[in-house]
Amino acid sequence: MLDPKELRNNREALAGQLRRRGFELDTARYGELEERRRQLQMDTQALQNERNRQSRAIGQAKAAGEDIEPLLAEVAQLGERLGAANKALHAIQVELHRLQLEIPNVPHASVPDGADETDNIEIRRWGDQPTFDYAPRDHVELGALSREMDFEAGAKLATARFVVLRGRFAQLHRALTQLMLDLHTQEHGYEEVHVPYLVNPQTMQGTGQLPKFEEDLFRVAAENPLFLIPTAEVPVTNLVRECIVEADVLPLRFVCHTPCFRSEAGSYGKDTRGMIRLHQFDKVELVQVVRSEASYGALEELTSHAEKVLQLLGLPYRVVALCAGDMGFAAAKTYDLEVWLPGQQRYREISSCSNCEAFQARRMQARWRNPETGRPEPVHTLNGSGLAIGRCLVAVLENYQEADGRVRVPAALQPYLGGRVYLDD
RNA sequence: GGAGAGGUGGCUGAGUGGACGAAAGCACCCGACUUGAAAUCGGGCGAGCCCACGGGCUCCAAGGGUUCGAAUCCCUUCCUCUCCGCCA
Repeated sequence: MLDPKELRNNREALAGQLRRRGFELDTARYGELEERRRQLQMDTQALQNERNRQSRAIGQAKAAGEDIEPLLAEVAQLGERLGAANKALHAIQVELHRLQLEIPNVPHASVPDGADETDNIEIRRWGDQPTFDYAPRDHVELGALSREMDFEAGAKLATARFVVLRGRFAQLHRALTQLMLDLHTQEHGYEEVHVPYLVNPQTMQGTGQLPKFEEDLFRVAAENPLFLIPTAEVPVTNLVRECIVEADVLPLRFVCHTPCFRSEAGSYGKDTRGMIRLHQFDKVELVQVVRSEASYGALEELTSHAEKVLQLLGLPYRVVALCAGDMGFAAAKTYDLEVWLPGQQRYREISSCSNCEAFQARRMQARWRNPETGRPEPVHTLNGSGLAIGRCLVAVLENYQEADGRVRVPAALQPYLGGRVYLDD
């Protein structure tokens, strides 16, 4: 949610910034609604004030033992007018709020122009792409050699876009998770949290998945609906929902391993092969809650924390600044980390690190008390994958494969796999 | 799943129809006392919104209802706690 004050006083400027990401704000309609709301609110409050005064007078008269009847007659028709005014005000407030909830965040000034991923800007590269004297296999082929990556079993148990990992592959998956959690908790100062994988609609609204993107989510249970989380960002960021935190607890840094569930509506035919795009995947997520002036420093820091995982694993990657048109709904600025996949001969997203500024905080009413003013101010929230486990497993397999189909274990991972040098040792 | 008790400000907790946005205590902030601190004393101290800057409105889990008037009465939902049952 954007700042309602800005939306009131600075609408055209906001509309211009939102156009950068391809969102057209209907400023005329918004202005009209806002003006109607303002007028209705003033009218309603005047009526309420009148009602309160008369009710107080009745109370006093009664206490003094006076006759109340004439006062009651006076106030009689007020109730009806007030009821109608309240109803109209409430209706327009709901409409305005719904409108506000569907406006995406404004891109930061440093975000490059552009409409889609082709306009993203590469910021830096790390690592050397491995060379092979044969056509490198992709992870599906590598998995097929051992039958330990089983898409048919996934489809049998659930549907397409699910996988079953067994044996060494399941262990590799666990080792990657463990490595990341250890790194972020021991080296980067994050507190590990364990959270619900099902959340209520309010939580989904807090981070921006609802009301606009329900079709991307899996919904569970008919009455009192719950949704499977598409990312740990949702429950973890919402930890500060409806909180006013003291300045000295900031910054909050959380790391959280969860499965993520995505309906992948609208991605038919995309990445149908392999583990790149599944309905369920695991991820280690980083979340920071900071004071506003610290958030862009925190974005660089958080991104470097995610990069560190790839560096430890020796996986070549590049950092990309998303253009305005390619960013997610809640983000003001996003860096994607893209890992090199020899099987595809291209870089693929493995992490997305975003500063949401106060956008989510306003939806969540997450504030901190600024000691300088004594007033509550919205916090800034950031999140980033540190990293997506499934895609990381794919990257390890493809980058560390050898001609005979065996896969070496990156040095940093060996302690987590019993010291094995090859995955199948 | 059955029975009962509850949800009030950052926390504890009083309030069961009329001046209550809400006693008291804790915490916190300012001041006095003190070399400093503690203790003590005095004062302050929720959030959001509207405004003719005088004020006004809303919020006591959420949503409805009764009433001139609701934290207080009624209904629904959610949540917490205790006991029983069940279960990992």
